[in-house]
Amino acid sequence: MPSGASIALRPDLGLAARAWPFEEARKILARVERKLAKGEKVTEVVLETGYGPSGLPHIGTFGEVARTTWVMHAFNTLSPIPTRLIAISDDMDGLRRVPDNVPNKDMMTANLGRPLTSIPDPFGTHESFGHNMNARLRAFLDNFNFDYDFRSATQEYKSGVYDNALLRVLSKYDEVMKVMLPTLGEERQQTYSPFLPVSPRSGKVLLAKVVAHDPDRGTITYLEEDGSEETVPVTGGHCKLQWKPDFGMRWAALGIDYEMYGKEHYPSAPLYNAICKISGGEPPEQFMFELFLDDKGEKISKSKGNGLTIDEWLTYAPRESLALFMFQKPRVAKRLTFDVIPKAVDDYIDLLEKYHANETSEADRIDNPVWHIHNGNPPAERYPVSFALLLTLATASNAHNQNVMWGFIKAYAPQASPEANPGLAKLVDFAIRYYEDFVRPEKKFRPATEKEHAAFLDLAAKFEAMGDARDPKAVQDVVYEVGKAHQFEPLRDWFGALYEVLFGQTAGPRFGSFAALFGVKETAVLIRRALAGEFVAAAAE
RNA sequence: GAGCCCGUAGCUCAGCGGCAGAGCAUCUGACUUUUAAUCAGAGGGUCGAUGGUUCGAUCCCAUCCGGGCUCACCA
Repeated sequence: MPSGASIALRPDLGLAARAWPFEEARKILARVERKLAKGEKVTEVVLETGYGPSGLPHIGTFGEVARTTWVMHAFNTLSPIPTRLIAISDDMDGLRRVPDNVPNKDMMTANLGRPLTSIPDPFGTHESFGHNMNARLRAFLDNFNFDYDFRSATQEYKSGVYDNALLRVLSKYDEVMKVMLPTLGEERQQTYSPFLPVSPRSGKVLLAKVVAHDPDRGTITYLEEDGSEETVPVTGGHCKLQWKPDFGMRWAALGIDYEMYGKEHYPSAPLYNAICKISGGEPPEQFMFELFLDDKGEKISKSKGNGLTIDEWLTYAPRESLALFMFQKPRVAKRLTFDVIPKAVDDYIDLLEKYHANETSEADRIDNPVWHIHNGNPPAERYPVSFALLLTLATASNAHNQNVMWGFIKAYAPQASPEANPGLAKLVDFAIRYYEDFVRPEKKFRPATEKEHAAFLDLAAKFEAMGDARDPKAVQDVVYEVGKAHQFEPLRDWFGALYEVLFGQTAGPRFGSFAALFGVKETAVLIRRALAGEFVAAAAE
């Protein structure tokens, strides 16, 4: 998904488009027009997306950035106002739990509670744990060519970008508390403060009881872990805000116009909005998307480790298919499991075909998901066969290599070749991998009976004597003769035995065609390996 | 408890104001030196229920029933 491609300004199309990114973009446009009507200057539109960097980027991270990017590009068709996507990392959060997948756990444990950017990097490669996680996040986003403006929360707090908004929160402390307290349990109400001081003594982000706040001096006074009082400024990175106030304050401080979030944030949105207003901002346009479910219908989360990882998806299908899956119905909770992959790939192929069809109008093109997925510039390549067909071919012929697959493909699309259809070539690899990992393990190979064994040996010998025969009919004749010679009656039992013993399935491709494509010599090898019991043994593992 | 999503053919889902659709599955036929692929065709749905808006509702609105998720401690 190359980004940065310039999006053509086409308000005529964008205003009428029905695809959801356009609906969102029109919300932003209305916001801009509202501001202009009030006499405000609008020099750019800022979209935001945020991450908790205590874990590795995951499939949801991809979805969030991709979706926000699509809205941004849709807006680019509507308005010449420049846009920017801020990707902010909450790297000032205190470390609450030592992640499972890091080394130096003792060191990490000793640093619990400190900001992620104040903890040494357990991998030893970066300035801090937070820096390392940020680097991984950026590498991940760069790998997809997203166009974004990276921000570190630590940097934002320390550099003073938030100072005005923070002082504002301090000066309206009671108002903030009035918003927050009703949402808290009784116990938490006793100790709650929107400000979390970073202890000058321990370096930890403290959930401390605040005993006094001084708007004039810009400080709060709180109880340290040992019960003594300590006073710190709220500015300059000496305090961070609790997450809900943080969300709202950040909107105000950075002038965010648009943000998406998962369903779990939805109930808190009114709070974010209230804090944003208190902090002197106007809450951004927002969009809630549904969460992904695993095969049991449960929410996918990093900690549970259920559902698909992004690497898993990209092992079996191209990224376009993943992008399409993210594009479709963001407000519906969808199952994210392996079996949705083939359909996503074929939907993509169909949509790409429709996009390029002569009868497709410009209006339809801009509504087509592939327009969004490819940032307004879908590739010209077409796919003469579907992924489902490739999977069928791989299954039917027990294919483990590209040559056999291409032999079949050319039977359907004579013009196709790995050189002319690089996308299809990748799809062939994906299909083989999918077959190897999901279909093949389900196959049930059986050993040959004595009668079959003799016939198979005969067939293998005949094949070996055929040299480089390529004529499907001639090869099929040999297969037929051998079956007759060994008195299989009806003859279909003979073919059935071939499929069951060689392919581990009860049906398959026309055997002569397969052997001709696969090579008679190679087929002979296949037969001998089957007779040696290799396939039965492999299946038993 | 509050909020959100879903309920359409056996299964998975698309459609979201104008004669009910796709893929898979099933069945029939063609082709075949096979049971695959391919091709042709068929069956199968009071579009969860009830009211309302409309010339017209699967689609919009309301209520209800059923299923699921999220939040309620922390981010």
